[in-house]
Amino acid sequence: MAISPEGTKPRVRRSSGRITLADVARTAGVAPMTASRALNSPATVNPDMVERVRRAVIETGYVPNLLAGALASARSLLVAVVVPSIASTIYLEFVQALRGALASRGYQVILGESDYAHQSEPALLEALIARRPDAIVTVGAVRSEAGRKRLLASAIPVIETWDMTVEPVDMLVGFSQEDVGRAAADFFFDAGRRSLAIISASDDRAAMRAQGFLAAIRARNPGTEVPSVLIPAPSTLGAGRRAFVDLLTRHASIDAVFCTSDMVALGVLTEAKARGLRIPADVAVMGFGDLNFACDTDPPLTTIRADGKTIGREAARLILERSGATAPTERIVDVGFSVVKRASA
Amino acid sequence: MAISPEGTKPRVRRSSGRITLADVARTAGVAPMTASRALNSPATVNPDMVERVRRAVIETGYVPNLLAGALASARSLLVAVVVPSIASTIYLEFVQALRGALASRGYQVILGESDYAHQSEPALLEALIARRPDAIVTVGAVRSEAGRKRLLASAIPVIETWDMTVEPVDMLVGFSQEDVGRAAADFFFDAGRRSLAIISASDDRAAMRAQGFLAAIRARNPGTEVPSVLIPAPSTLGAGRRAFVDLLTRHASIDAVFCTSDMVALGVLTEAKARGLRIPADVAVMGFGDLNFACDTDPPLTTIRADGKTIGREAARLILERSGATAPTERIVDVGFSVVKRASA
DNA sequence: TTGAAAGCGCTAACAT
DNA sequence: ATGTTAGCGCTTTCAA
Repeated sequence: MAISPEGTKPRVRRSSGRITLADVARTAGVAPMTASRALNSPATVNPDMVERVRRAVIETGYVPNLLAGALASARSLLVAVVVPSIASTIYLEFVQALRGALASRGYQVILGESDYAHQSEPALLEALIARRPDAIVTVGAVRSEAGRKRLLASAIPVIETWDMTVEPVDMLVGFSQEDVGRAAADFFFDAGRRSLAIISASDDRAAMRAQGFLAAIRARNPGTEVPSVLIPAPSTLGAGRRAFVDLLTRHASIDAVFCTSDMVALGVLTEAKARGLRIPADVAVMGFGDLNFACDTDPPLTTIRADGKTIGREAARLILERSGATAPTERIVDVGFSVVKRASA
Repeated sequence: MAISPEGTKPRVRRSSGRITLADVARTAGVAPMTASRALNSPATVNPDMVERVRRAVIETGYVPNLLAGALASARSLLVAVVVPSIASTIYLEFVQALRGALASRGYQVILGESDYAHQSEPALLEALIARRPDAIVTVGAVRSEAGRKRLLASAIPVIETWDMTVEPVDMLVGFSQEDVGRAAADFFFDAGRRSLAIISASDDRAAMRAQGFLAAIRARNPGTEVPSVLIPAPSTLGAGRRAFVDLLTRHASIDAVFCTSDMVALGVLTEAKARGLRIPADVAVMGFGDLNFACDTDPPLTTIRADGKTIGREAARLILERSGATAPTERIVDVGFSVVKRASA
């Protein structure tokens, strides 16, 4: 057996060879803890110590290891965000606003994708929990019982968004999807339309909007058959065109169409124009999302705006407040929505 | 000073109270190391040991702490992805494909946003490096010298994408943006168009496409003034409409417009239709991106397709191969692009 | 094949 | 205000 020069047992060495806080501390001539404080809470350290450490950081090219910091402090400064699909444009501004608001406070975002599939939800959540994020934000309610249990067991703050469920796992920022559908139907009725139809995507929240739409119609005219077409996610312009063709073929008399997404509504507009239908004279069209093209289509698209930016910012606010953890924070924020009346309806 | 019952000095306790691998090991009646192996490399452990550990995991509700695992093993299973803007639809499929391919191998994605700003690039990269990702993927070349230096110093594999720079920091997956512009110009010339114009977004890569477009025109007709409009990122339908109006006002004779983004091209189509211009008879229109609406516009949009999915998958492949690290992996992958001829040009 | 020891790089807690 | 000590929860390394 090898014996080291001093006669002691050989030690295992497996340092990564990279610059660590200890190196910075040595260079600055202070204790590692002082270096740590100089970087993380400079106010608690003598200014010229801070300066010496700062210089040492530059000299050594030190970049902190947040993995180690997170492990030691039990704060990862990581927030997991779960979207149904990265490719769905409707949540982009939401993710952007959320990420931006968090980044300014040192948090970073890790991305999960639920693929509109509920069965893999628990596995996805577990993979995210394994990173020990300081919060988990999901688009839509957590549906699976297993998923809810895991979240609860993890004790990580959870924010469900874009929805108004009866029993959130923890916190909630959103609006009632059913009310959106109701508002669309009411709008059409108020505008004198009587033969309403709907083109709905098949995801959870679009289905809820559709449900509200149908409920509002039936509340006025019980037993009405509402012409409707269901299209698979993701919502595309082409799907909207084809769905509208389908609708017109089966129900020639419709005078208003609610689309659960602006992209689909743009498809309807496109198809209408291609076949010489006048919008809104012949058919009124309403979308959902108020995507950035909605105000510039021809005619401009009447739509229902749910402010993703606000949802993102509010979610970030709740996370930050909860991390402060002084008083109990509010648990439910209803950001509402608004009907944006333009020329198409 | 407080003395503990046994007369020893009191110890500091700050366990999080959560279930750890040690708890699982105790429950299974094995050593922590055996539990670790049973979970991470079950092939090296006796099958019934694996079974006992598996049961203990379920019984205890254990969720591994990847923060700790990453620190100990110097593998974070994290990949940082930097996009110019989360809201820009053009990179969505790329991010989705990249994330998907990585997720299947246990990697997770952390999101950075460069905001089309180069000055904050080094700071952004440093924040990402602090997470010790196993790779950093950027959309576009890393421009700042400080950023390149930091990346090099970090020794983290880097993959620049959507570009073909002369000197990549490390690896590169993309295509020549200038060639895209050249291809657009050549396509128009071949179709007999002679008065070309361009509407270009102001981001780096759009500017390169524009440059290639102009270069190809000048190669044929030296000294030509090419009508052009520059629009700020992000590219929207409305910006396209207004730019086209601008173009028509100043140059009535143009017979072809290249747009550096499909969304802008859709704006041109919209404006053309609104003012009774025939596409492509009066003006040919070409976009870039082949976004999912391009095949369903009226008329269908001729565009240049750069396959984001392929770029994402190739980037993932390079990361995985590099992590295997047997033979030196290829450093540059040119995925090319293709002109998708539809009715608009 | 299994286990014991050591330590990844950092910070909380305590001591001065 | 600064330093010392003892881990955070895991895996590498080495020994059996």
